Amino acid sequence: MNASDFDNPQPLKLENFLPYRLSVLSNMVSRGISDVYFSRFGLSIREWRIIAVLGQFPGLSAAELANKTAMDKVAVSRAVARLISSGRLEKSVAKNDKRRSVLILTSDGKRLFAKISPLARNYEERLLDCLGADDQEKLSAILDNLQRRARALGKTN
Amino acid sequence: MNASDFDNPQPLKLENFLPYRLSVLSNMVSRGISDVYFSRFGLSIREWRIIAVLGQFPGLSAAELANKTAMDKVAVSRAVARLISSGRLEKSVAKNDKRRSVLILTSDGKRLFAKISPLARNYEERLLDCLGADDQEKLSAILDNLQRRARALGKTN
DNA sequence: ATAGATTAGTTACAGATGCAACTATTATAG
DNA sequence: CTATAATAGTTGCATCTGTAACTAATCTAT
Repeated sequence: MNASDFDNPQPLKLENFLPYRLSVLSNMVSRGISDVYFSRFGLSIREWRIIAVLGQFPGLSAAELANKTAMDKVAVSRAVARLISSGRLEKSVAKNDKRRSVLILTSDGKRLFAKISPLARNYEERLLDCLGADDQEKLSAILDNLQRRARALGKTN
Repeated sequence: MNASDFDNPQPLKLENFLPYRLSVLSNMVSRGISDVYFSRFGLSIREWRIIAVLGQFPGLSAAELANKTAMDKVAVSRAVARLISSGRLEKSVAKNDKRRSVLILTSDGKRLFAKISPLARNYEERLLDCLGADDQEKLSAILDNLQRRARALGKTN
């Protein structure tokens, strides 16, 4: 590693290009965690996200889920439909606003959440094992900055 | 930000979960860079990757491209087919091994590479603007570590 | 009260993706 | 040599994904 990793050498080198590196790492991690833990429960990553959020915040609507999971409403709608048909989730309609759905995990869904959470965390832990505590903190801060920045760039351009 | 970002509080919090954060950031960046620069040339991200690598290493085979771009051979095959039909790329067969393809950019493809490279780099630069030089270096090192680690985890489990 | 705009969520369709099966060529072992 | 295995690349198929169009309910303003 040296200071020129993100420098501007003449022909663009893919292996030093941040968007590429992020994509490769993210795909490796997603695939790893999906293969190791989720595939055995028949859950897609998106279904898992919804379970994770509803485990924390029962009763959210689809739109609220879309916000918290960074998924669009169509993706949420489809993942919710699957979770319902597999018996992990129940949907009712808000009394005060009949458009809004109220989503809660079934006891089966809660069980699943309780079972997967530690597995997921374990994977994350093993992944982060390659970094010292200081680097973990640094990474977290950097990711926050990058995400904020990426959002800002997306809006204006 | 504080030191417990990747800690182990009881219910898993999606917004602190590294695989999730990587995925969200990577998607935002990919979308940003694709919307801003690539969509206007009718290039997918995968086609762009192939152009970027062939710009650096003319004459690679599909399998070699797959390695360098972290794509699987099917994805390479399809992206190459599109690039050929859009006149950006030419394929011939290796004389010594008739299975192996030899891929080179057409002059049109080279022009495209020359045009997009600075745009892509500019996006990256603006993204990284939110970090100091020291943090950029740190990030690069951390990404290397994580990627190596993710690869190792993927293999054993 | 009612027309028009907004919001929540679903559906339809086109294109992308991943996996497995396939063809063609080359390498290896007996 | 020849049979088998291995490698390069493509194709088929089932599924996923993104965009836009749609339905239903609610809000806003007159």
